Amino acid sequence: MTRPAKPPTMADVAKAAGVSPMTVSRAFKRDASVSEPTRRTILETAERLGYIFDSMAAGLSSRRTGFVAVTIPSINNANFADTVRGLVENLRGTGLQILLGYTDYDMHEEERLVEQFLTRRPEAMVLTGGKHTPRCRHLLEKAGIPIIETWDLPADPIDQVVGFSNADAGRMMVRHFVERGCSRLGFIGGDTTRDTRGLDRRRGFVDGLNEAGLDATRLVAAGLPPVSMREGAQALRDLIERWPDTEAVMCVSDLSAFGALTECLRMGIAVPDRLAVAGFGAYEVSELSVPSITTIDVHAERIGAETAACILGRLDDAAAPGIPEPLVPRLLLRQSTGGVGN
Amino acid sequence: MTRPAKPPTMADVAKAAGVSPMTVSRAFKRDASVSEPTRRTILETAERLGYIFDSMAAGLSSRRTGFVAVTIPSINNANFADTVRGLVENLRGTGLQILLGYTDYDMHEEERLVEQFLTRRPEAMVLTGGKHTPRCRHLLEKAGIPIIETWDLPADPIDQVVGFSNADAGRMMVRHFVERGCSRLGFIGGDTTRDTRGLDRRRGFVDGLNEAGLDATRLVAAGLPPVSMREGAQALRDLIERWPDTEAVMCVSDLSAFGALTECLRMGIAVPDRLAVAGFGAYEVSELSVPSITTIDVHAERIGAETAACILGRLDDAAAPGIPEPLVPRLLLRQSTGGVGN
DNA sequence: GCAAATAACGTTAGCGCTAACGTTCTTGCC
DNA sequence: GGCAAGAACGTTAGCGCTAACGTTATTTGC
Repeated sequence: MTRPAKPPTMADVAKAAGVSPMTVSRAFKRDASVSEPTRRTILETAERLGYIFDSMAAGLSSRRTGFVAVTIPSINNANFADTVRGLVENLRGTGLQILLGYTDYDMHEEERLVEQFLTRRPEAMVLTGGKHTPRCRHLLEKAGIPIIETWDLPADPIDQVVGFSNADAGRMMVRHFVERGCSRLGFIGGDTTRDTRGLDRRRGFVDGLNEAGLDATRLVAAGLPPVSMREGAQALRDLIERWPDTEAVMCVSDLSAFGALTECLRMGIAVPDRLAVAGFGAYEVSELSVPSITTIDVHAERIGAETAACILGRLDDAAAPGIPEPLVPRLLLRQSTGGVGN
Repeated sequence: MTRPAKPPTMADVAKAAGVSPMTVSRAFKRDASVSEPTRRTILETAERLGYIFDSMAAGLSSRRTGFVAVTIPSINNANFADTVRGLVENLRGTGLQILLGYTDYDMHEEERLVEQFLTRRPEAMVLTGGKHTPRCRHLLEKAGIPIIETWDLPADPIDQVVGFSNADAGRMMVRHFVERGCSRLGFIGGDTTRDTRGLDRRRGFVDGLNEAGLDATRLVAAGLPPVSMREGAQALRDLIERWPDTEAVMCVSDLSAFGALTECLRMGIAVPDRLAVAGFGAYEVSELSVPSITTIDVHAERIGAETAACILGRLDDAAAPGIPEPLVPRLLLRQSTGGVGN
């Protein structure tokens, strides 16, 4: 498999095609001024020699690497995956390529990742969340490239933001429960300091309870993020054991909500009649589940699409960063909290 | 945000620290021979100046980019995500970094992606599946780097393989259904030519039926891959409408199996008594679902881990590729086909 | 006590590509 | 016919780093 003969370079192609290396370089670009016959000859020669363009050398010379670095908390999360998909789909054809890494919901791991990514000289950087270590923030601020924070509305953004208010999402769910006539409300997940967005949702939930003058102590820790279905089930047992008269519970994500829901089925707890269950994130499982699960749609894929638009706008002309409108989370009313239909 | 002053280079650090650039270069490596005090001085100077190492230039010079290119069919699939996680986790600390791209289950998109990746001069390449376009195969063969095909057992591998037999998985499920006393079996998914692994599972399923002398025509198309829960539900309706007396059905993945199962609940079809339902992939939803879903565990994360081991072995010494043992899919017996317990 | 080994640096020459200018030749226009 | 404008190339000089040698001082073995 390993070929001892070293692979051909642009100079080899140039020689074989009878032109200068610069002409070969131009032939591989879009708009460069090369006559059509010459371009064809060059591309054919390149293919014949098995020449493969070297983006690394090109990047070093032109100072344009074509990389967009992206950090997400977990690779195994359909929500973030949707955002990445929206990003990639809208970057296709621009020559920009994603450099993806995950932080495991750890700010220090994020810092490590950001530092590693910066050595690749990306042209833009996309982060999930608006909380970072001081050093990480410092690195990003002086990187001299567009920085886009997503999935959050940081009070003091580094550069641009494409996100929504996680706290509002929590508050929104309290309102929904109260309108439904529930007053003893619980929350599952978001206990550690790792998942700051989950914490924000819980904070919004607690704020909503306090504003409504309700008990705001029924909070159950559900394990390290990402909270799994299994941990959601366990947390529901804990919740019911401690506060058996709880009427409604919001879970930090649809996955834990589904776990909690199935535990209700196993324990013989009627949903939503005895206990209403809601999630977050509009995962597909919440729609198909029986009963279907009330959740909050945060337009994950649109976050990616708008982020792509931001990046392209910034790279074309170094214009002032237009600040996109915050996205508004939308409540999807389903059976698990008394919604009708599917 | 954009800083006009151009960022410091290794030469700047060298000057500020009173050493030669080469010494700075060595100070940033592990085992290079630099005295401890000098190294400390250099690293401190670098930090003070805000110097960021340039991996691109380093790669150009040393011909080691530190990239491992990986293609997966879909980013939004917990199975492949597990494999990637296993890979990343076992590559951590080696200085190797993943270059991830997805093919959308399309061989031509894979070819495009592979070609794009090769311009980044990766040190190894990991592919999902063993079917490629001729040109793609040609590119890979002469790339001169370790190529690892996963999630499959191709008859004519390009280089190394870390995978399992999808056909065996299908056959295994037929055997399980037959042992349970079912003889009218259906299969949902895997209709198009895109998902070749899904097709292999269906082929194994059909072969198993033929070997057992059973009807092998109850095959339902379920839409383009990746087959969603929703499509699984729709496919189950189609199946029941066409062959109402079907006793058991295998779905191409747990997601479609869950969709099918929930449709059974909605239609009042008793599972497993009137219809047994099984999936593939050991997604978490299959374990938590009520009833829980029989599935096949293919050790997705281990595929990633063993792939990482392969790569590291090949990069350390260019030894002959040791061929790893094929992984053996494992049947997880659950309630949806008559298994007891959870 | 002296050749040989070792540690800790410095020097030189690229890696493969492109930015920024040159150069040549054609074309159009009054 | 003369000249400006453009098309289609070629030349030169790096981009920021490291491999592969030098060089110098210090240590080691017998």
